[in-house]
Amino acid sequence: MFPPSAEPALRSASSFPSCSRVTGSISPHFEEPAEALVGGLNSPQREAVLTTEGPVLMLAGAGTGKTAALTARLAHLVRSRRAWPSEILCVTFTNRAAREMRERVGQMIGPAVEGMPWLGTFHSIAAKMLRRHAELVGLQPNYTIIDTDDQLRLLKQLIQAEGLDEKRWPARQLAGCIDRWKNRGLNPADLDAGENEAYANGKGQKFYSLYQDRLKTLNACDFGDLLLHMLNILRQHREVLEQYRQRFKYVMVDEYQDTNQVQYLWLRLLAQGRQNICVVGDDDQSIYSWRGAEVANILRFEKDFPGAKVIRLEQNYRSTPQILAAASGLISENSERLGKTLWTERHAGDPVRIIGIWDGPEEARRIGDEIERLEREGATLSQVAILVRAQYQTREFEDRFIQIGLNYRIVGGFRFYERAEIRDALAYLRVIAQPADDLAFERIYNTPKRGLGAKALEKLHLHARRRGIPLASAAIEIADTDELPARPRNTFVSMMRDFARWRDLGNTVSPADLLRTVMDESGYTDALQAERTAEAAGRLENLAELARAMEEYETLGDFLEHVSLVMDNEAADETEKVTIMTMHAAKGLEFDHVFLPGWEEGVFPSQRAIDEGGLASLEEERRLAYVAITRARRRCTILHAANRRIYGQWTSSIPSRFVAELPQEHIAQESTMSGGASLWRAQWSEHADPFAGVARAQPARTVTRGPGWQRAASKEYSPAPRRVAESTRSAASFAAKPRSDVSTGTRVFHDKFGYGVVAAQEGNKLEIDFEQAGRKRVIDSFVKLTD
DNA sequence: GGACCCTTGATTTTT
DNA sequence: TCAAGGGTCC
Repeated sequence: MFPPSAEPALRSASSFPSCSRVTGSISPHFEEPAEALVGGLNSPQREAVLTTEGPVLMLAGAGTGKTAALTARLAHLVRSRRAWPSEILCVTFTNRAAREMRERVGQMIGPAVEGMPWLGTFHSIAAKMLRRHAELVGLQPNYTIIDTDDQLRLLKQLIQAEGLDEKRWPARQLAGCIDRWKNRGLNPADLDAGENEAYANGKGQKFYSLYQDRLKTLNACDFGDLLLHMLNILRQHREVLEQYRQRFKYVMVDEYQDTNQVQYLWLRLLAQGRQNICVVGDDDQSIYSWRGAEVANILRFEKDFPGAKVIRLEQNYRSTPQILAAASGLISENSERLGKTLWTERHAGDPVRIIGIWDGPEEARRIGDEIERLEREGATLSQVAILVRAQYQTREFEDRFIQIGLNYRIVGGFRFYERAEIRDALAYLRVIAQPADDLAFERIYNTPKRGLGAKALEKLHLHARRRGIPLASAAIEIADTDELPARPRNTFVSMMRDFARWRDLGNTVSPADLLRTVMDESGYTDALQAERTAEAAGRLENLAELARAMEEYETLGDFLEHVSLVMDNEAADETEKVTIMTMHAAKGLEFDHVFLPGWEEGVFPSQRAIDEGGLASLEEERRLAYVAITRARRRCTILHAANRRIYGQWTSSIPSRFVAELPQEHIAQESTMSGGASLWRAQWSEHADPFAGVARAQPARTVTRGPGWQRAASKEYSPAPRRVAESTRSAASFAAKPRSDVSTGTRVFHDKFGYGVVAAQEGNKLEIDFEQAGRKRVIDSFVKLTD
């Protein structure tokens, strides 16, 4: 099953001394490399590195150098020749973490790291395994991995086909159920009556199983399937399980507190043979239970692997004692903790500041001022972050920072590979690579416009179903029938001729060139060019970027897998910028200066957490607060506003309970407001909201929800293309011809900065005096003429 | 196929 | 508030 490799046979793990003896009686052969690796580590870290045999639970608090320990351990296993790089399974949750680990291990063991096929995210590793055993679950090795967008479309079709009211039983809900089931390792047959009730009065199981069948005919699987299919295979095919157990001499898992049930079961199967499993995690940083993560996994590790060695990393290298104490005090309010006591050798810094201000806009002004002050004091903007609870909070800062011309970058929201044009391009490639991919076919059969409408598609579907073939094949066949009028028939003929040609072309040219050809010949590029809008220009640029990104892939299959699983594309960017992102996204990062706005009841903790989910939800919010505070190295500033506009309605709010839970001796409170709440309200009704006393059609609610992810998904908030969505003092530069239709004095409109007059033109860059945002340099393709 | 209006519903989102 | 998605009408 495994490709023949040049690896010499190694001594099996059992021939090594047991772990208790390894550290004590290390042979000179092992000692030398080990010393070099653990030189800079403290003693628990060393212990974690050197305890190679048997189960190890590393409880690593925030900023305690767990990545350093983990990478050193990996390097040590390889250097001491306990295992070949290809015999170590090392799992992370994010691509970022995997990449970072690969880089750091590479620095220690050199090019050998290239031979680590099993270092990656749960999903990418599972996908790799599944390619080898696809047939065991009824798939072909070139199966497609569909994203949530495709998933939703597919579910909608099923719901419609079954004649269910999509309003009453939304596809989203079904998708949520299926995800949850898959996260828990449940197949359709495993659902009990209660679960079955979760969708459409007892139709849960039926739809789950319809969905799985459909995926199989499409030769596709969703994210959840990658792990669930592999779990099924490992459970049902002993010989496969044995292969992997033999292969993986050591198993390491990062962020263990974030594992869900199916990941847990998968790991347990693989690791229970040799028991050489080392997991790292921090129960206090478990903030993804809503995605199926179960803290219980880390809490019961010692039961699952009896005799596990528990190592606590408690020395914090990141934050000042004040910050650490504030965070520790807060998290101590939680029950059910494994318990750690973080300490640091750093000497005291500033206390955590708590600032109470009047309203949202003032919060943004205040933080903007503070950041400008930090800048004057010599701080770099890349070391400043604003961490928010929900995406909608970013807006206030974006508005303000544009006004004052402060460079910022919003992390999160829509990602590169989720943009419409990128998805379209990928859909073309998918149809080329895998003609059975109906979802991709449906996406682009009329994009760009070919005059094919719903009726043509309906007929096509009918034909495909009758003959039991994919849509792409049906499109060829249907041309020979009289089911359709001549025009759509001819369109299908020429379209399928194109696809056949592209498929051939794919054998001779690189994937990147194939994409360029396809985009041109399909008319996609022309359609965008014809739009002549700033947005279309951005889309074209994105497509060019996609082609560039494809250059490093040799086969289309490789690239498509990469795209489905590694959906990030962190464009290198040298300009110094303040980072604005959610607390969730900030996990694992650190900054000198951290601002935490919106610490108000209903915002943070979120209203949802207060209303639903009870204590467990609140404790998760508190862990989130803990994560947020511990991102700060030097200074941490928490803000709360007395008034905030929520759903367009002004609401007065009270400070978050978390503020009161911070230990007094480590914080400094200040308030810019005088007078009590009643005074604020009086002022507010007088100035800010003339309708304050007037009853609204909508009931007065204090529900605090925002247009969060929707906004993130909207065009305005999409970082696409990043370099202009951001306010940037220095001009971005990429080569392009200057525009002839603008010149000095032309009045233009810019999506982000509004109206302005061109002050200077230099190549494709324009210097513009904006009415609101002041003078900026922007790329000419992103301004529109005002007419 | 597209323009327009109305309804709805809106944390967090590693893959 | 405000954007997406669905429905209707041309």
